[in-house]
Order: sequence, then structure tokens, then C-alpha cells
Amino acid sequence: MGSTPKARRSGTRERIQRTALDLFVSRGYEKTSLREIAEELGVTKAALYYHFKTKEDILTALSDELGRPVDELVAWGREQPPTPEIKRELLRRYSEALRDAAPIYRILQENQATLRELNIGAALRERLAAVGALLQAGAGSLEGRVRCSSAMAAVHFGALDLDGLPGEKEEKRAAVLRVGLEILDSAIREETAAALDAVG
Amino acid sequence: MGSTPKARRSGTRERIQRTALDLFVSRGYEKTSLREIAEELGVTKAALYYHFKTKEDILTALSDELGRPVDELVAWGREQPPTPEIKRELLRRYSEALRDAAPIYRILQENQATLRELNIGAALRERLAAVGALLQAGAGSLEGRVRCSSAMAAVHFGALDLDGLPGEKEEKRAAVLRVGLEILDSAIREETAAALDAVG
Amino acid sequence: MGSTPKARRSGTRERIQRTALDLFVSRGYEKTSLREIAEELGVTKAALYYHFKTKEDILTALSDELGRPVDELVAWGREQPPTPEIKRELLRRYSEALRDAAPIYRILQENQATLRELNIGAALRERLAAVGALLQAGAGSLEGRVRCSSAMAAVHFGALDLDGLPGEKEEKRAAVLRVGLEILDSAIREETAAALDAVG
Amino acid sequence: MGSTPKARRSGTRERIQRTALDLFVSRGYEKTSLREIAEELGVTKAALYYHFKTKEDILTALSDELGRPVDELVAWGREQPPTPEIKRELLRRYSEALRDAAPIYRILQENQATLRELNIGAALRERLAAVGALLQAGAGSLEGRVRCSSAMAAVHFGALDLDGLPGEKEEKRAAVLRVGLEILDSAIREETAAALDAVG
DNA sequence: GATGAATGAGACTTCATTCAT
DNA sequence: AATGAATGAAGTCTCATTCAT
Repeated sequence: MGSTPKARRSGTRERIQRTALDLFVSRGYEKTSLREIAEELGVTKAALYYHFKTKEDILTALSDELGRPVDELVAWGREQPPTPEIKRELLRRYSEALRDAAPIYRILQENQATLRELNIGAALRERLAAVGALLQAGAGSLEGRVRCSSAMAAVHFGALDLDGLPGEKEEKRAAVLRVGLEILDSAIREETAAALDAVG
Repeated sequence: MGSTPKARRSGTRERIQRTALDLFVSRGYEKTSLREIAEELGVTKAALYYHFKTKEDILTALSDELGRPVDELVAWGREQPPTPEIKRELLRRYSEALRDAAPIYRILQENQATLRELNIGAALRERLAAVGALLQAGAGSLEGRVRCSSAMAAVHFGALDLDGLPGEKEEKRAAVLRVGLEILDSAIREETAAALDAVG
Repeated sequence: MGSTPKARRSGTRERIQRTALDLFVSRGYEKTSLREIAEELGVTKAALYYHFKTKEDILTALSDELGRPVDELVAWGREQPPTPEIKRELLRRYSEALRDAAPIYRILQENQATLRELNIGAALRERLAAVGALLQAGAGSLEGRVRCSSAMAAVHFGALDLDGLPGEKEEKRAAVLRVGLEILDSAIREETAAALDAVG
Repeated sequence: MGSTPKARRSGTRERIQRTALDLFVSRGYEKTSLREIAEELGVTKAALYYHFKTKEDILTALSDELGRPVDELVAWGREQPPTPEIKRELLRRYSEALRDAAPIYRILQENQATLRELNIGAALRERLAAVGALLQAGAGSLEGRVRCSSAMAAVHFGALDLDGLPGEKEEKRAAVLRVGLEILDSAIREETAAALDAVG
């Protein structure tokens, strides 16, 4: 309570976050020093420590903010029945959620080894695992689970890694999502068939 | 290519590589210090410098050795015609190649941000891009390319990340490969259909 | 002497002093940061600076307040003749004065190295030296002076360090004082004997 | 095993210890920075870290070395019967042991607050408590214990604090020891008397 | 009577690397 | 084939203090 200054007076806190995000994405978390962030902003290192308790704290704040859409998605998903249509909707929304959250997940992905020892790594990974679990809900076979994972992976890594491909951003996202849905469909088809077998 | 100078004497070079690999995998490249490697081995840091010119050099040597199977796969692929069957074979062999090379690719993946500025990052990424290009050969549409990428991604990340899933290692690899092939098949089907359309 | 400026308003100044005293005793002067004091009090560091000009000032105010009894004792002692009975009374009163002043003298003792460079260290040490001088007044031999010092040391360190011993506080103080008086008596006896020798 | 370089090649380790001891005594442990030690020695800070793992380690090494005489004294004392003569001998030897160990005990005394949180503080204090316990062995009354403590305190603080008094060092030590023995004798007399009372 | 924001200095520590032996 | 000693650069963090509001 009152430990983190709520301050809306000078906006420095926000500027720190934005600068840090940029640098974490472009140079990596570990390789970005607080000196760099401070210099880029034209403040002293000590100013950073006025606004954030540690370096990790900057990343945590970023993740809490940008990761919220995925958090909300998980919350929503948990209240729905695990029907095929809901799963498709889940994947659709996941693709959307990633649109904004992409930078933070890219940081997570590209700095896994470094973040593994930080609390935040776990937090982010749990969010992803939760989405995965919702998609896999009810999947019986190993292969079924792998298909669901692959559908999510297509969307996830597509969102992060496809900068290299030619084409417009939104268009590419749509393509990636369609492929993800295809894979998900194949998973659903198989499960349904298996279920019918078991019954009939 | 003279990777092992005169070696064969005391095996220290090999021991360094093995220890480094373990530590790079478990603690990350950046977070692993030469002191740690040396201590774990019971030698001095200076000894490491007798065998390797720099820290990066240790990783490079590791990558040259473990990455060879994928290199050879690319070489082989380039001499084959881009038929569906060849593509399927390519994916199969890729899955196999990853079996041994997994650690090095895991290091690459989990330390991307760090390695981006090192030569070796590029080298490893190129190998992967080459496999991807072979799989995508002749793909006309954006969606087609995304499908091929996803097929490869399924196999690739499956190989690295599925330690968490239950089941025996080899069994999981097989499942992942089957799913990858499914996705690849869907890509091929579409391309073929599109080609027929264009013709007929 | 204007030690409390206009005060009497919200009592914050006093609360700062009390909190600081506690922390200086338990964590040491150097190791206690203004941040800690402020946090413990639920105010900002800047608030401390409204009431005190520097960190040292807080300690000085504390010392002026708590050290007064010893100051008064010294003033009293200087107006008395250096008779044995006065010396005994001096030691008795010193023991009493320390009852309240103990914390500040403990701080002095446990942070000597740190305070040596601050003015306040000297101030406190002078007070003690003054008591010592009064007790030694007229002591001819080195041994006599050592005896007087030891008598005072017994009382002084007894007051500070005997928390560890079993027994009730006031009871222990009495025991320590008795031992101190014994030592003082031995000093006086010797001096008297020596004086008689010289005369007779 | 091999963690501390045994090195006798350049003597830097010893020079570090000597310089650190001087600075710790004159400026205090906390106030002495590694930069100062390094500069005074004409080496870099990193060189200090080659020889000692932390700042505290330098102090620990110093204490292990200089504190040995007191350690040995405690060991000896524990094997003797607690007779009056042994106690007197103990105090005599303690006075001697302090002759060399004085600097380290002075550091302990003047930096108590700082060292309290370090392991080493406890270690040193335990040594002193052990001597105190040996002197008090068999003391029945609170006053008896206080007398023994005072005897030891006279010798201890005499050794550390009497630099201010006039006279030659060794001469002052002798005087302090004599006074200490006097106080110890008074303690012994009382205990003996009390014992006789109980019996007769 | 007190806060929010910021600073400048400096602390301890770790790292990759070098080189004479 | 390897060691002991040392370096220079850099990193994260904490502190007492200031000042406009």
C-alpha cells in the first residue's frame, strides 16, 4: 500500500517502461543494462530505482500490463464448456490477444534461459500453459494433445516469428490463425471419431 | 576442418565441451561463467583458454559438432527434387537429426537474445531457415508457407519442449512427427489442388 | 536552548527520534538508513529532512537529550571537593544516570569507528572522560588511575552488557554498582596509604 | 581444498591483509572500502577478489590468524581444573594473548553494530565469552560473576583503550593486569568465604 | 508539515580475458 | 598442458541529500 508511487505527475514511470520494453526486445533482457535505459531516457540510474525496486520489477510491471489480455482470456475460457466451437473461439481470441502482448512474449521466448531463474518467467509460462490446457481439455491421446499444442504453437510462434515473411502484418496474422484453426480442427475431428468408436 | 587441433591427448578439450554443454543447457549461455565451467571440471579458467580462444568459441565448437546432422540433411535436401515424398522424408530425417542435436538447438532457442549479437546465432538460424526453405519449395501462397513452417515448428518445438508431457521419449517423438507429417500433407494437398486449378 | 524549534504540534519530531533510537540500537547507526526510519514511521524521507538537517543531527538531538543526566553529573562533580565520599557518590549517581542514558552510550560504544569522524562521537567521549577524571582526581600512581578506570568501566559496561546475565534488571544494576564501589574503595585505600607513607 | 590459493609467490595476499587491518583499525570496517584498500596497495579491486571471496572474508582471515592465541588459551583453560591459581594464570595469559590480538579485538569492539550481522562477530564474541565462562566457573552469586567479568573487562578494555594514558606500553599492561588480578582475587576470596559458610 | 521526484557518489561484486612461468 | 596472478570494464543497487510544490 503506497509502496509503489502511484504518481501521475511526470510520467517518468511510463517512459521507463516504454524504453525498457524497446531495449529488452531489441538487445535482450540481460544485455540491457540499467545504465542504458537511464541514458536513453536522460535520467540517472537512481531515478529508475525510485520508480522500480529492481531491474526485474520493470519487467514484471511490463508483463502485468501487457499480459493482461491473455490473463483475461484464460479467465473467460475457464468459465466456458470445452466444446469445439469454444476451442476455436479460444484460438481466435488468443491470436488477437497476442497482437498487443507480442513484445512481452517475444522477450520471454528469447530470454528463456535468463528468465528461468526469475519469478516472472514462471508467471508468463503459466499463462501459456493455461491456454494450452484449455485447448487440450478432454483430449485422450498423446497425439491429440500434440495436435492441440501444435495449433497453439502455430499461432504463438507465428505471431512472434513471422516478421521475416513478406506480406502485411494483419494479413499474415489471419493466415497463421487459419492454419492454426485447421490443425485444431483435425484434432477435434480425431477426438470425435475416437469418441464415436468408443460408444458405437 | 581442423576443429580438433592435435587433441586426443588428455581429452580435456572434450570434457570442457561436455561440461559447457550441460551448463549452457541448464543455466543458459550468459549465466554460465567460465569460472563455473572451470570449477566443475577441476581446472583453472586459464586452462579453458588454452583449448579455446574465447567463450563463444566453446559454443561454436559445440554447434559445429552437434549441428552436423542438420547440415548434412540440408546438403542432401538440396540435391533432391522438391517432390512431396522428398519433403516428407526431409521432415522425417529432420526429426531424427534433432534427436542428438536437441541440446544445441535448445540453447539457441532459449538464448536467442544473447546470441543474436554473436556470429553463431546467425549460423544456427541459417541452418533452420534452410530446412524451412526446402520444405516450402514451390509453395505459392502465404498460407502454404505458413503450413510448411508449422509442420516444421511442430517437429522442432516438439523435440525441444515436450519433456513435460507424459510418455516415453521415443514414443513422443514419433507422435510429434506424425502430427508434423499431417500438417505437411495438408500443405501439399492444397498446393496440388491449386496447381490443378491453375492448369485445368 | 532551542533544541525543539516550534514543535509541540504533531509530535512527529519526537516520533522520529524514538524510532531512530530504536533502530540505531538494534541495527547500528551506519546500517540504519533514513529510508528505514521513514518507512517504519510511515512518512517520507523528505519529512525527516523537514525536522532534522542531517542524519547526524538526529543522533545529536538524541544525545543532547539522553546525555543530559551525565552532563549534569559532571557539572555537579566539578563543584565538589575530591573526597572519597564524593567519589563514591559520583559512581553511585553515574550508575543511576546510565539507567536512562544506556541506549545512547550503547550506540556510542558499538559504533565507535563510525562515529569517530562525526562531531558527536567526540562530545560523548568527552563526557565519559570527564567522569573518569573526577574519579581519578588526585590519583598519583598509574595503578591508582587504572583502578579508578576499572571501577567506572565495571559500572559502565555492566550497564550496557549485562542484559545477557540472568536476574532482574535493577538487581543486576545494584550488584554491578557494589562491585564498582569495591574497586573504587581499593583505589582509595591505596592512595590513602601512599599519602600516609609520604607524610609519615 | 584449493579454494583459497595457497600462493606464496607474490605475497599479495599478505599485503592485502596487512593493509586491510590498518585501515579497518583506523577508519572502521564499514567505512573502509575495497577501493581504498586496493588503491593503497596499488592493485585493482579485482585483485582483492582473486585472493578473498568477499570483504568479510578478509576480516575473517585476519581474525582467524590473530585470534588464534585466545583460541589456544581457551583450549588450554578447558583442560585445567578451575582452581584459583589456574584462574589467575588464565587472566595472566589472556593479557599476553591480547598483546598481539589487540587490533582485531579493537575492530570487533569498535564495529560491533556493523559486525553483529556478520558471522565473524559471533565467532569473536564466543571466544571472549569462553574466557569469561572459565573465569566464572563455579561462581555462585551474581556478584561473584560480576566481579569475574570486571576482572576480565579491566584487562580487556585496558589492553584496548589505555593508549591515551601516559607511560610505556608494557608497563601499562602490567599495571592493568595487576588490577585485574586484584579484582579476581576479591572474587575468589568471597567465593571461598561463602563456601566455608555453607560447610561450617 | 510533508511529498514526489530526482541526483551524484559510491558501494560490493562478477566477468571475460591476458600473460609470464 | 596448465596455473597463478592480475586487469579493466561493467553491472546492480543503496544512500544521504535537495528542491519545487
